[in-house]
Amino acid sequence: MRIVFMGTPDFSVPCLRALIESKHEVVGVICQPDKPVGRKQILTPPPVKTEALSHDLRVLQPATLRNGAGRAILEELQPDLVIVVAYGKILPPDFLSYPKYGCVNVHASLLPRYRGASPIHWAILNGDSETGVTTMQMDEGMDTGDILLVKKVPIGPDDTAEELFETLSHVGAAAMLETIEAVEAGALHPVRQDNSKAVNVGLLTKQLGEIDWSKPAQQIHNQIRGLFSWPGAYTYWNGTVLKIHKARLSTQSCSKAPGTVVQTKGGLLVACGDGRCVELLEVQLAGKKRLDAMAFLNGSGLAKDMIFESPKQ
RNA sequence: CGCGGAGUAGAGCAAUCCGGUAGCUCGUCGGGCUCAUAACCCGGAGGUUGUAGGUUCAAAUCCUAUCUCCGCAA
Repeated sequence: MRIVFMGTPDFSVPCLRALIESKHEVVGVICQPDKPVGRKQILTPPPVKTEALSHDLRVLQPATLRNGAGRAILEELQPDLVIVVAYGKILPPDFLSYPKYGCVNVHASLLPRYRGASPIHWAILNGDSETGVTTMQMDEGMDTGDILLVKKVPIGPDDTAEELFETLSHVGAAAMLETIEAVEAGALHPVRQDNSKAVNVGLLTKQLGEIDWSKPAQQIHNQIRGLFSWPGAYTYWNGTVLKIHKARLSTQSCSKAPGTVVQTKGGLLVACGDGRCVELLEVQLAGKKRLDAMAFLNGSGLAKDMIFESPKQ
């Protein structure tokens, strides 16, 4: 089959790779334009572009697909099918309807739960024990298309968004290949999404990382691992920001005020709102390097009974 | 030229303003103690202070250049 691949970030790369290695012909790759990135604001190509170019594929980076611009590209490339994996923009109707088999999207959640921008993170933030990948026949809505195939993945109690991201990107590639096979064989059984169970999630913001220690320990732990490694959870100490990269739930309980450092030897424990504790494993002070908790304690001056500030107090 | 912080023993920090033999916590090695510990006691090793120049009797410290790392913003 002649396939056009659309995607932009790291998540899309395993799918593109799988497509390249398959028997199908990748006739074009569409991704977002290069963007300035990092401290120096260097114009950087998205990961998908880099991967595509290393295989001598044709790469297109249109600023918009609207007003017939997207359709014109398809008319030139003549794909039978378009695969979309975290492309980053809404596809207009005249684009969706052009390919013989339409457009198929690979989405990193169990739809209709977590339609939108950051499904992986939200699954952890909400403390779900299961997520997965859904492929769907795209329609005009945001992740509202009919479901083609679902692959479930369990979420471990300490899994981080980063780890889950990696896992799902590969599960996504497998789901994609299976879906294409089914498209070819005409063996699809599209299932309509139950809109009453839909959950929409938006882009992540830094603000989400601010820890409110009066919340239950489990919830704080979910926040820390769900936002790792970006944008990351943080608290305030000594007038500056302390990022918390990794933590785990402690079995210890205590009655100290939320945010209090209750133990510094043999583990850095902080009291939470429900009387349970979170053990900080990896932290980073503003302007400093990322450190494991023990190294941080050696030189920081952080001591027992000091308090991490919660917002709005 | 977006704003800012930092490079000192294996790790994290102090000493830098006001130049004068580099100190602390941890780890490590040796010994001791304990039913026991990420526990305690005693002792030791480990540094051309990121790099290159300059000023000075003397530079981690002052001046100039350069490399690297990081927080914010985007």
